Amino acid sequence: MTDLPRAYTPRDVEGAIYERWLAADVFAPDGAGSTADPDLPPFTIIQPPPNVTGSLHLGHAQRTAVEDLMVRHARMRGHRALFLPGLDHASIAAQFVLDGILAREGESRQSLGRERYLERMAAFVETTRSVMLGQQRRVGASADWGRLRFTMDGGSARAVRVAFERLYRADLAYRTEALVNWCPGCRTSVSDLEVVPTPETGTLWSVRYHLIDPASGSPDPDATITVATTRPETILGDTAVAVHPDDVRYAGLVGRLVRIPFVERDVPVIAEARVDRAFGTGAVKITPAHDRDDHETGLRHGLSAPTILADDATVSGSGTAYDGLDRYAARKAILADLELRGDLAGSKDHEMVIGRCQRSHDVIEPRLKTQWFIRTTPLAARALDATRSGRTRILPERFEKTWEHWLTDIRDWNVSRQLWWGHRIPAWYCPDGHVTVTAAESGPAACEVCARPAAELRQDPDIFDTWFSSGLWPFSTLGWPDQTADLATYYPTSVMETGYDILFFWVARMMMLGLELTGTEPFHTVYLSGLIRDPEGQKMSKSKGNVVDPLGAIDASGADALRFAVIHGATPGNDQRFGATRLEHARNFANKLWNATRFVAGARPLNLSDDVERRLPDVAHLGPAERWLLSRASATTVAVDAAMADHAFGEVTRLLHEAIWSGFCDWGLELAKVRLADPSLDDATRETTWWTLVEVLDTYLRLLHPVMPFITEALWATLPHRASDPELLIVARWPAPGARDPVAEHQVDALIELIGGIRNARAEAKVEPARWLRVDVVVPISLGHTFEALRPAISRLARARPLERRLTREGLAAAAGPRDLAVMAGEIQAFVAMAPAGPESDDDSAGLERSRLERELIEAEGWLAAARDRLANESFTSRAPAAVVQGARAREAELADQVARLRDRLKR
RNA sequence: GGGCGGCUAGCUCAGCUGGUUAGAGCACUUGCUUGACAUGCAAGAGGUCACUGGUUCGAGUCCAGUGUCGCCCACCA
Repeated sequence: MTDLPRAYTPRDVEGAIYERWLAADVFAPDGAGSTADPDLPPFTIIQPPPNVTGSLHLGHAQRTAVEDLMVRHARMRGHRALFLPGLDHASIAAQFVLDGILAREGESRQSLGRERYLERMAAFVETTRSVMLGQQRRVGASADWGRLRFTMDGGSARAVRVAFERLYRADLAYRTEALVNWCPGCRTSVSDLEVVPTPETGTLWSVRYHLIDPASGSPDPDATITVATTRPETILGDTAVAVHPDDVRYAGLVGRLVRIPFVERDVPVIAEARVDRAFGTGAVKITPAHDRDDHETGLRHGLSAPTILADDATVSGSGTAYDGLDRYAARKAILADLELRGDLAGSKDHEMVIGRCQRSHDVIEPRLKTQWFIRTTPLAARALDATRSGRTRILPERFEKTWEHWLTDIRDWNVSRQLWWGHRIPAWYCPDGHVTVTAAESGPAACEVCARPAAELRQDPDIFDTWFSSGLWPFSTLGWPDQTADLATYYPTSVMETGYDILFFWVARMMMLGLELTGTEPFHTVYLSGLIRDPEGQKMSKSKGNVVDPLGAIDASGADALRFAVIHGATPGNDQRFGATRLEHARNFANKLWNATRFVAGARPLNLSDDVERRLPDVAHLGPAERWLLSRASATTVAVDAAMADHAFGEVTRLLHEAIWSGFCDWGLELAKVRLADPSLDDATRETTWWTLVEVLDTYLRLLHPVMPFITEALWATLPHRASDPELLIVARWPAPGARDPVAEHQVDALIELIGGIRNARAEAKVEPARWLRVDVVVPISLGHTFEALRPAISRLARARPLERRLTREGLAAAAGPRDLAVMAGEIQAFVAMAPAGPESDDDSAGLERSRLERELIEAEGWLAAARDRLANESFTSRAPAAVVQGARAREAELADQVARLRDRLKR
């Protein structure tokens, strides 16, 4: 046992403890300090790798806390618990951040070139990496740092190549020209998920296209068809005008040609059922290369699809004077020119939804590009099967509906990115256009179609979407594609904990790729955390400036407090607001626990040496308060186990907060103080009381350890240990619930109620708190023994002296003075003797008691009436379960008794 | 246009498969330097559980609908 400093200073506690864990090698399931039972199944959490783009925010801290909680719990239960940490290279996000840094230096991606840019990135990532790993340690992550992985390390690179080649060979990866979401700011395509639909007020312009006179072959100056568009610059790419086949207004025009201005191209008017006759003019310009619907229409009608925008979203290749202009400058110029020609028929404000880049917020341009895609439909079917069959469970369950919906109508996944920071696509093209895909690190030896030598092949310049390597994470981290021992032991993993906001981005992809590549679902349970919001309910974001740095919170209140705070408020899938008061509450709780332990350690009976080995409380000397404490601890253990099994971690903290603060500290310690100081008791009895406190506190420290690992570890070190205990709490055993003692629980609860009643009466009568008052009580025979055992404690806690017990109510009433205050506490009745005072305060105290008792009587009568009504209802007594009816009868009897006593008292 | 979620004390939230008097923290009121803790102790006040209907002996809890706030998905120029 070691002595505790008087004041709780988290910083001193936490740093030293983490070092001890590291030194003891307890984080790795196969570490030297592990106490795992090899016969139990392993428990695996692969950490969702945070982006290496900077530093951790509060959301990361929360998620790390939840993951670490599960891992520590499993570890204490004896499982080989693996918490595998990692970092994500975050391709586009990292490039976005680095590009910002470069811009401030007057450089850019283009000015550096690919090679120097990647060197620069490697240096940047090196700095953020150490910051982030340090933050994880501060939070207390009991991660196996020896197994740390990075999505850009060699193992991941190989996994990516092998995975892609396998998908390619299985015809699940293919290359084609298709319409993709192009971000001009990031200069890359992005997946559908990265396009944020943004409501905006735009303009809907009406433009007249001139029909071609079939006779002359020239545009007819008077015959026009008016189309509506929100993007006039796309006129340059138009290859048709579509109308609804049943639209009588245009029935005669289908099949005729119209002249597209500026490009002076003659294109057909086509009939297309998807056209909404009620929208705009009912005639739609068709731009197959720059609109998803139009592209499909183009394919159906065999239209050409000229691309008129370059990578930077300037107009290009239209063969007009607009080439080289930015898309919006071109729009302006085109509108002005249409106006000049007299073909701008009108314009009006238009509420619309524009796709913007999640990263750069640029307006996304749909463009035709040749890209790699993952065929998702067959993969999604397997993922759906995994959840439908229950092999993988999503928590909270309601997200399964969202999951179903998304995977059911899934579109193929565009996985190539025109970026540099990431895994290069292992595809090579020969001059004849043949494709060779290989997982070999050195690339192919020759074209797999025409056998041209490698020297003539050119590798695809593109890289993979960052989520492709993330999608392999649960198994690439364990050694896949090799059949490693880790893979065999720890895969499939136990729980995937992550935010619901990346259910599709990440969880779905891991599931699809995992099932395809490993043949098994990558995790049994998906636990979706809610998001942390600021006190106003706003999403935390750097741009809003409302992010809370977890290190600041840890410096101020400790990692234990931060962990308690974020777990306390957590319900799976529900967001939580995080503010300073939440953190303060948690810090206060830690402080309370610290002081309670300090008291217990300091209350050790003198005849026990300070290195005494742990003993169980001696059953022969247990008093009711000790039995009550032990029983409560058992009840708490059972409840905590149930909550843990439900993944209801917020409930775990609530249970422990209640048990420790209200149960153990407020009553357990207060009752024990009296016994520990009672000279009339023998040593064995006092020791038993102390050992009870140690036993119960030990249980609570174990139960709380997964939530607040540092302080519990530090406090546990000050308690006597069993010979079978390890050095450190982190690898000690999770408590098994002991026997309950319902009699002791009920009886001590009754006496606690009595103390509360007396205190209440004193407070209402405005008695000085320090004053001792004579109290007479009558307790039922069944409670007599317990009352006697706790009499000294009741006396002290209620400041009742002398505390006399009367045998009957009549005796009690006879002993009571005329001004004494009656207290009704369940089956116990008491009189608090008011000392004689001046005549004017006489009436006061009598009046106070009267009004208090009258209030109680009115309440009791109300409840009694309700109880009787219920029992009078024949359908209740016949239909409700017997236990409920019996409970109601007991309640009625109790209330009737209480009402009678109150009336009796009020008669005087 | 579909789907999901929140609506419980002044504020932030618990409330499991329906069962006696709906809880906690913060804030508030009144007292306390009580030999673990003022980061504390004691006592208190504060709620027609958004609304309407239904099921039931019994509804904060289940069902239907309404309102409101928020989120997700969705190819309408």
